[in-house]
Amino acid sequence: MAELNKSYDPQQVEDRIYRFWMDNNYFHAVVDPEKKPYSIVMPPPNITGQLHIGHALDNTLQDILIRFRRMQGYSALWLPGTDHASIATEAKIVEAMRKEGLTKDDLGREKFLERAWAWKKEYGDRITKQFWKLGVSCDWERERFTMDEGCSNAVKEVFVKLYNEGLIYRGNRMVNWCPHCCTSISDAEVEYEQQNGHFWHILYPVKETGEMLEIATTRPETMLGDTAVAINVEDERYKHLHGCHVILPLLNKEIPIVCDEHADMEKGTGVVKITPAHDPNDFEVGQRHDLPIVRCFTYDGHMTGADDVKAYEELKAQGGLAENEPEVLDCGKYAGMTTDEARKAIVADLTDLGLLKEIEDLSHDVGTCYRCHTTIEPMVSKQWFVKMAPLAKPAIECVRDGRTKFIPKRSEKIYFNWMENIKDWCISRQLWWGHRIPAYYCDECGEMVVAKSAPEKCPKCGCTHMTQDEDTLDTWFSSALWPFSTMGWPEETEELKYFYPTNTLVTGYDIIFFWVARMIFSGMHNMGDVPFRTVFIHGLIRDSQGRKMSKSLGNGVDPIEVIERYGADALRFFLATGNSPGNDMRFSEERVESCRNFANKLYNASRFVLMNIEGHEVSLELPDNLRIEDKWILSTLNTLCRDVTENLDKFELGIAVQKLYDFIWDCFCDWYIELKKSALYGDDKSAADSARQVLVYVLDKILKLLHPFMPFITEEIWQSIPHEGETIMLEKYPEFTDALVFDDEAAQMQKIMTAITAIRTRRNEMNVPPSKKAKYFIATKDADTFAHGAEFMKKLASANEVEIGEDFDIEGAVTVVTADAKIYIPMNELVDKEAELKRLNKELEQTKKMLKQDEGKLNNPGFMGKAPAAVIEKIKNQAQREREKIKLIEAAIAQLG
RNA sequence: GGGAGCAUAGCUCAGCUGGGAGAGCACCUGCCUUACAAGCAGGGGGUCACAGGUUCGAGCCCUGUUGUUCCCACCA
Repeated sequence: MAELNKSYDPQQVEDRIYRFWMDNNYFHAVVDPEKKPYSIVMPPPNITGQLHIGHALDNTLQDILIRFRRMQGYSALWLPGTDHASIATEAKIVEAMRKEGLTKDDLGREKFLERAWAWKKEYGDRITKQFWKLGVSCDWERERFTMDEGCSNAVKEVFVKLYNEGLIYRGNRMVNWCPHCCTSISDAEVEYEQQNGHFWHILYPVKETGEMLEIATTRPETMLGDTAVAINVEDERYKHLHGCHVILPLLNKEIPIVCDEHADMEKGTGVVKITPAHDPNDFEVGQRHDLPIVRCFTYDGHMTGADDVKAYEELKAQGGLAENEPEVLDCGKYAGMTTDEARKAIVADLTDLGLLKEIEDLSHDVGTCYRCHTTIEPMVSKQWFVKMAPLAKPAIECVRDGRTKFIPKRSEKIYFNWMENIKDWCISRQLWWGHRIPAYYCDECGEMVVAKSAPEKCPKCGCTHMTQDEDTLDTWFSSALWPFSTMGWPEETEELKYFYPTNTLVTGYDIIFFWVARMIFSGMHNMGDVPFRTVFIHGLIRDSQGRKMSKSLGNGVDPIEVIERYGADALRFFLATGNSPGNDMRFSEERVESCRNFANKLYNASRFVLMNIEGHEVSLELPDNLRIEDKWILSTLNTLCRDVTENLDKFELGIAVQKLYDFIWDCFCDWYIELKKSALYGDDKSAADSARQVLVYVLDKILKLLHPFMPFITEEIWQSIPHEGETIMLEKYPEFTDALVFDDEAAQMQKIMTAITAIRTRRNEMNVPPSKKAKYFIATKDADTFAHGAEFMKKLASANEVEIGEDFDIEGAVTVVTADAKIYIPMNELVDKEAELKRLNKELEQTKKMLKQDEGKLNNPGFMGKAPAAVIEKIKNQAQREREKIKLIEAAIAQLG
């Protein structure tokens, strides 16, 4: 610890301390049957990113928990790693390639993957290094990557298992298609945004009657794919049209009018166009009525044309059409246009034909891709799905019955809401960066084999050319396995037996569906047990104005910069404080600064202790000759140990932090250190020795209690004070002990402190500077207590002499009254008798008012009959002290007047 | 359309199972007291959104109202 600096400089400390921990391998957790396990798997950050403030929060919370448990003696495993983030990473790489004028097809799959791995090496390492700055104590020896060999093996194992169980299937279904990323995405990956759009009211002529049916749509370009219009069977307006047809404008194609419940009589005109290939509802309607599925969009967001039809015909000729395979339309003059261009052209053409009745403005929710925010195009396409209903059931039960608990409990509702309404999960992606689907197709006969490794020959025709499925898996498929794939599953490893289920998962409410839910059903299905006992949910960090941090607003806060300016401890302390589970918080530089100031306060208090023990042998044990103030601080500290542990057990980190802050700043620094100065500087050698021992004892405990929150500064200071172990992070977390309960002395000390505060307040009110000393006369029945108090009053309340007696009669004194003492401060020149009387009377009134309230309760049979005994006792004591105080004030008034 | 959160000091927020409203910052007053001016000692400031209810007792529990934020949902 630097002896000279008056203020703490985290820059000189943090990296050095982190290296010390790493060099000594303190973060490594082992399977130790002698210890109880405690485990957390880190939510793996994407390799695309940098550390952002949300990571800082998430990982600070985890580090606090893991350091706490480690110090409590658990074998505490915090398993770190990174996520390949298939779609996000691929998008970044494609973007980088675009700047070089390259496309994926230019490169080919193999070369592309080489680039991706290089990216992983560079950016994965970068984010890991950034984590170090935060002081996270994870077991880096066990660091994993979602695409490393072990995790990939687990992915294949699960895929094959689910397939064999009939829980994974392949087929043509409606999926969310991102025309920019050119891949399907899952429902969870669609984000809805409010957009201004239009309702186009189009007229479809009825073939049989010649009348016009008015149909409203927000997406006129899909009309080329219409294969029916629907009406409700109950709808009186259209009963005469049952069994009729309309002529689809522009294409002049005859399509049927069908009756379907999907057509809502209350909405619009009650007639709906049906486009099975490009609308999820229409797909359902199409299934019910066996309608053709006609695709008119390409997978990259254009209108289909002759080439697309040709490709379809070829596939058809090869017999490659699967169930629900959409037909492809040649859009003629619209072919090759983007869907936006086609919309404009179609609207223009309909207007020319007089078939556009009306354009209505509306604002509606439009699905967009959560990665690139391109408007999602619903498309029928051949994909792989996980059948969710059988998996969801046990996943719901295990949370219902409490095997996994959410903190705060209300976040379970988010989970249930999603899990209970879950639909099948589309897991295939038309991307290259990711786990390639372990399905192989025979080049000859098309036979499909799902297996962990490529079969040597086709089991059906014996052909040796088997081609693996081109698609990769949703990135969340592999992260769903994270709690056990990282511990070696499917092997039955020691780690799995010991550390699974993990104890706590720490994450934000925004990824409950993406990840938490999927880990739970994966854990239940593959391990037969929950992946974690507790899910500790935190909120988002917003900017100082309460806005979500985003790249487009440029209002993100870089935690590395904050660390450079204020230190990691200050940032961590800020993140842990003033924040309750599941609630969002705002970033506030002022508050980080106040946390920095707290670190500085601790540093200076420690510097004071160090300066005073220099050249002295200080035992780590408590001395025999404890004085009242020692017993008070020890007793208060003892309670603190109990409270902080309880709060941490209950995940009340913010409350724990507040208590530590208050104790360290108020009790230890502002009172105890000040109280001990006279002993330290006095002539009594044994008193000074004793003071040094207690100071070191209390400081040592403070550092340990605070260590999970502020690991760097506590280690730095702890290494400087007398100690035995190697590192504070492996010291025992302080515990409550009966040996340090000193209720009587604590109460006595409280009386003295109350008196000192009262005196200070009076002096301040009268503008008496601290340098002006005076003799105090203390009239009290508790002479014993105030005999101890005398020296403190000299030190802390500007007394030069103190006399204690039963009562005094002093002319022209300022009178300060507490429940236990009447204190006279003779300051003739300052005393205004009238003002004194007025003030005393005011205080008398207030005290009487409080007493009246208390007596009201004590005389209330309802209260006396129903309130708990402890509360009654407390009110009784309070009333008694108020009576004492009233007596003293009345006596003082009598003496004055 | 369904659901959830939030509303407490000028600002940002704590307040655990109901038992005399707290912190940080800001503000006012006085202090360079030999650990710390990133500090010390004091002070002012709140109908705990509104209206009912339960209770001996409500910031906390229940009902409703208003404002606000968010999540989910196929709204043509």
